[in-house]
Amino acid sequence: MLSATEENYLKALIKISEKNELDGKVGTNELAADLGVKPATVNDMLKRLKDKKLIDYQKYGKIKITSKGKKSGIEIIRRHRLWETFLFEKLKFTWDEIHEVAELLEHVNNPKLIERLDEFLNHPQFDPHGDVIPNSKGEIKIHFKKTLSTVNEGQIIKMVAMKENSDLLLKHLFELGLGINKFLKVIKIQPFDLSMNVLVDKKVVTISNKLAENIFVVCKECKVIGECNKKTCYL
Amino acid sequence: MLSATEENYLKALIKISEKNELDGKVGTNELAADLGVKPATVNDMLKRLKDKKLIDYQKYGKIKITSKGKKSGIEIIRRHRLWETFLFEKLKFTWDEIHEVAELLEHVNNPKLIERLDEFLNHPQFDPHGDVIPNSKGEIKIHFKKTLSTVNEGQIIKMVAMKENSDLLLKHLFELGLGINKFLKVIKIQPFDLSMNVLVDKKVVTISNKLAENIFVVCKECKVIGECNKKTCYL
DNA sequence: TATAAAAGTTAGGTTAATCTAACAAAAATT
DNA sequence: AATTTTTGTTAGATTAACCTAACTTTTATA
Repeated sequence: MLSATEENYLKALIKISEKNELDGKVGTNELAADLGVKPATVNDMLKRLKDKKLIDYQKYGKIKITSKGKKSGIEIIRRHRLWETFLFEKLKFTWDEIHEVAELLEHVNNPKLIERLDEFLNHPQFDPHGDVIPNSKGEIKIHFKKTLSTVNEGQIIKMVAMKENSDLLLKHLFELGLGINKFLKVIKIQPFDLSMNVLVDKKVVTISNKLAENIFVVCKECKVIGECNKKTCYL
Repeated sequence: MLSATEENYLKALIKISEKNELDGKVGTNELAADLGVKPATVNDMLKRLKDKKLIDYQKYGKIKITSKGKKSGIEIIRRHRLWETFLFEKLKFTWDEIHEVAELLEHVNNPKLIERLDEFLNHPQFDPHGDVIPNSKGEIKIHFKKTLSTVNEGQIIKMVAMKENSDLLLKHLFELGLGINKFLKVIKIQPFDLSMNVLVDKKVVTISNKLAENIFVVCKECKVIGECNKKTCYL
């Protein structure tokens, strides 16, 4: 059993080690800065995490999360993203509000709760920020996503993710009526600047090429993304 | 801001002081037994709760919750019962599973979350066990409830609560297809034993007088229970 | 390469929440 | 009223999660 604090350390380790492209190893100060605590505090915790075999680590060395640690950490990320989806889709929270509340809910540890929530939300594959939700086995697939800018006129696709998560992008998408899991039809592409006229919820909006490059899409029939074998699929 | 532990102490105090009909005062050992900790632990906490003006208390005296403490405690009870309703109605948990999970969720402290959840559930007035859900102002109304056994033939009413919460009763109700917020029509009352034929969800079931005495009902038009002024209302 | 800067560690302290063991006060019973 | 039982308190420990201040190791740079 992990404490909420330990869970946060694992989450932070996964996040930082994904950024550190080189070897995925993390330093004490780096972790401390991310978690908003002092390096001395992190040092204490590292000993505990090592005892629990959640990290590989020795004095003055770098921190590397173990596969056991990663499994736990991904479970927390799964909870976080499912709660974000719930808050956004069911409770009508906005993009900028969901993270903070999900940070609290993610530490409620009850496996049945999470499986039922997943079912209730209809097994979403992406959270409202466009990040992949790991499945119940902890698998994160889907690295081969296509952007809207590569879609041809006349085609219908489903928006599944965004390249970045900036407030500016989110706000822009919201104003256009775009969002995760929405279906879009490309009506026309302007040859001059590659901007698109796109049908979404019975309304036609114009999307610049720059914006279209930030929107990930899949074919409209895709149910389990990454396992679609339709000839028409864009993946 | 209260810790989860402090919240549990307040909840326990409200629960026990409702039982202690005399004066609503509670003893150290009584509290300790209820919370599953040692009296010495409770004694420590009493000092903290007193400092925070959540209880009235002095050495060797009895513990009395203050109105400030009661307000906080009722808020926790509200959260607990709303989450139970969510788990039961939306996530299809069973009666005997919801309490344990709600014990965890109730400590997630975010006012907007609770208000949105309340809205999403359509402002329920009773949880799946038939206990009243305090409103957002912390008010608990409704003490004047009528049992099904007092309803006449031909009338349509809404089930709102149960007299007790035993597993046996809950299971029996479930098997008959009865439950909180269901509409019932009394088709016929047998003069011999006062058993009833009742229409629920297009099915007619037979309800013994003993069972009918355990089911609380209100008039079918009742929206805000306790404020209904219809002539036809049973309240 | 010597040294300054950055990164990491240790020692010792705090607070919340728990415990055990010993003690004190209040209540019940003989 | 005296004594036993129940109830409540205190003192002293423990653990997790944090801190500060002082120290050490590693890394970078002059």
